[in-house]
Amino acid sequence: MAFPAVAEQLDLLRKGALEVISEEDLERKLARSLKTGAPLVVKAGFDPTAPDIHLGHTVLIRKMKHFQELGHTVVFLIGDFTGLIGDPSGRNKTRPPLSREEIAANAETYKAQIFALLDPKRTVIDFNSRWLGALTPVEIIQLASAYTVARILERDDFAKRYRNGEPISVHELLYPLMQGYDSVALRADVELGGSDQKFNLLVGRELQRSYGQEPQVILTMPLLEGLDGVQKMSKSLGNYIGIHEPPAEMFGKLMSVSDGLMFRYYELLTDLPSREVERLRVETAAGARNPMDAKIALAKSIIADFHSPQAADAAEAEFIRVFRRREAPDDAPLLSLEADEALVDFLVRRGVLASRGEVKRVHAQGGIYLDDQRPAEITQVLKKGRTYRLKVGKRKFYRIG
RNA sequence: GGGCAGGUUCCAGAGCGGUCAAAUGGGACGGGCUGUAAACCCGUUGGCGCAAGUCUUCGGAGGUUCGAAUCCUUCCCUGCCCA
Repeated sequence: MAFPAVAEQLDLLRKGALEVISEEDLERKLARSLKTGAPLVVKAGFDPTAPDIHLGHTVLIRKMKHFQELGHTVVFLIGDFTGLIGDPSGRNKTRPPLSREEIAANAETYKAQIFALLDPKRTVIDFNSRWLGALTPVEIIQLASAYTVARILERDDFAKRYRNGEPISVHELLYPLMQGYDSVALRADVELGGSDQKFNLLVGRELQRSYGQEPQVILTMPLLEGLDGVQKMSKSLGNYIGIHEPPAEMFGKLMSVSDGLMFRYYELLTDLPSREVERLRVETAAGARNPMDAKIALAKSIIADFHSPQAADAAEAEFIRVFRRREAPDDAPLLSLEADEALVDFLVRRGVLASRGEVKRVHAQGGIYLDDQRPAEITQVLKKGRTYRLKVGKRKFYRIG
């Protein structure tokens, strides 16, 4: 496999990255691999719990993809052993061990999701229980002797908790060491992680040195902001886009993102070279380009990654029809009507709105449209056998009939 | 084991015997503006009821009182300090 020139590789690899420690080391490693023809071993660790990947997770996976496209070997490491500890940053308690079957099942789920971006044939999937589970007590003590308490306590969240007198269990101290040992076991050249992983990644570097290996380069990626543009994307905050969401849904969510966030997404969620992203930003700011067009292109690019280019086109067409021309989408869910029923009762019974009180409220504020009209009374009776178009708020469309 | 501070509506956080379905902020929802932008502005934010009203809610269970989120008893939970 022929590798592109070092400068070219660096350019792509740096895109969106928060920090590369150190750039010189990376350059040296790339140059050597170019010379010897040996790909770099690039590692990224993932939680073993059942994955439901959203765009936030894909930032890291995309960076793996970049390495992979340049011909390097990426290792998708499932932390089934470290998962027993739980990353201290989450203040997790020790988790019950997952069974073999659960781990295997989760791995399969991961595959189904990450191969949207990564090449299945060239992705190594590994489990750290393979070597961590095999460590003898003596070896664990040796590992533990390679690092000091003071250094472990440098880690930001440990420092904070220690200062505040919050509990830190001894096993939590082992987490960074275990993760670091993964790099030793894999002889990793590069480890990727979110910015919150910086400390752990650095420990890997140190440990490799203690074990007589060349230290890995660490590359951290920022945490992706969610749709609100402020907090990190997460399922629990509800500001996320899952990679298996229907194309139309993704399109709608992406279009509602602020312009500033759009460029951020361009940087972290597309393969467009940084220089091109910058150009887009400049042209948009100068008024030479309509921000909405750039946003449409972004949405299509992301949908094409996780669905298909055809799905992206369809989502765009649908979007334009529904929102620009204000027509109802043709895939609006159908709510069947079994008998004549008052509008209020129908909405509550079908769960469109939570309670009669809510129906009254939304109606009073003009948020209910029946056949494009705001009905005068919510007690209006829907006739069985007829069909209606229903819209609640700006986005919820239904067909009744 | 001892001392202290707390547990309030989606979240944070006021209230500390009636005027409390409970301030304020955030979030969410609806409307306006628009590029379905963002920002901004307006409104709504326990259930039932057209409404007057009524029912359920302030960690759990009892109790005092005409009346409790507010007082008492007890139980459960959380955090801090000391050992």
